[in-house]
Amino acid sequence: MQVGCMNYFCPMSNEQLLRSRGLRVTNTRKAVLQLLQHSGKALSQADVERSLPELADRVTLFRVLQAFEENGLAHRVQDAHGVSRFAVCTGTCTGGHHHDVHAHFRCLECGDVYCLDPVSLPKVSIPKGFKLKASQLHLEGSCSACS
Amino acid sequence: MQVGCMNYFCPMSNEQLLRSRGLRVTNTRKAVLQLLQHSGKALSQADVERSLPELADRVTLFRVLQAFEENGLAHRVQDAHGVSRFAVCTGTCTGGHHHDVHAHFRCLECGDVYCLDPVSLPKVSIPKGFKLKASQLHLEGSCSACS
DNA sequence: TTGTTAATGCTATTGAGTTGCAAATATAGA
DNA sequence: TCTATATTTGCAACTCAATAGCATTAACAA
Repeated sequence: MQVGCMNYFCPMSNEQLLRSRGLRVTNTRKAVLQLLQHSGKALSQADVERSLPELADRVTLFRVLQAFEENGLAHRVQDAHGVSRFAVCTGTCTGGHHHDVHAHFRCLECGDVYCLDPVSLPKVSIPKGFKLKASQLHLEGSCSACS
Repeated sequence: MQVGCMNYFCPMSNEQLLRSRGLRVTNTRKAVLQLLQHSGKALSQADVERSLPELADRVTLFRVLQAFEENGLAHRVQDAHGVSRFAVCTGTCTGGHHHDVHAHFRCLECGDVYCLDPVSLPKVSIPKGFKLKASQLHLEGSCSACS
């Protein structure tokens, strides 16, 4: 299965993108994918419901977002309250950088979550017997709108 | 108000510790504080309920943990599912290190969360107008028991 | 066009987090 | 030690995110 390209220099239609991940093309998926691509920040399921009312049942949106995550179309990040938010990768998030830490900024005022540029971290010592698989860096504060 | 010392080299009874933060001494608070001190990892409210059944109502435990956080007796960290877990500071977490990032390890198998030694992070560029207040580094993988 | 498989909508459930209020209790002061 | 008061607790109720089961509908490969 071919892995779709999601950055600005390699345009691929959302339909192609969905198919490239083995997902069937439906109105709900196309709409949610487009919304995520243009939102500029990570969206919760409730955000999607608010932005696209009447689009689909709550459970369907839940499963669409879940499918996006499982198939690499979006990544999941928790906001300050532990609620899942979803964001597609953008042009700043390509290639080898995926192996670095994908940093996120959480606004403690409005709760919004923004993807930041990947950063490289110094090695962190972990206890014996522990196996490291991934790292997440969360920066917290206030976004430009709330500052 | 005096700030209580929580490391191994400056013993202070849990009663003194509670009073030093302006909290009244109750059986529930003493028991939960002791549990957190000896658990070696961050505990969720459900963990506390399981470890100390019949101790108190779940709302009371919720408020006890909330009071601990608000009064600096414990810090809150989310597990991989966004559920709050609480941990007291240990001997490795003293003085100036509090200004560094307090790293946590999340086991993706059993869900347990462990406090790691503080680490210093490189500067991360954040968007214009954003104000940074705190940072959290989450390492994910499997703990020694699950590896 | 059609059969198969995947996706959706609906119903219902779980669990964390939370509030309001009355009863119980820790603590300061008499 | 006793008492007054402010804090803490228990109970009931509620919100919301997350999620499972199942029947129906829709996508798409042949």
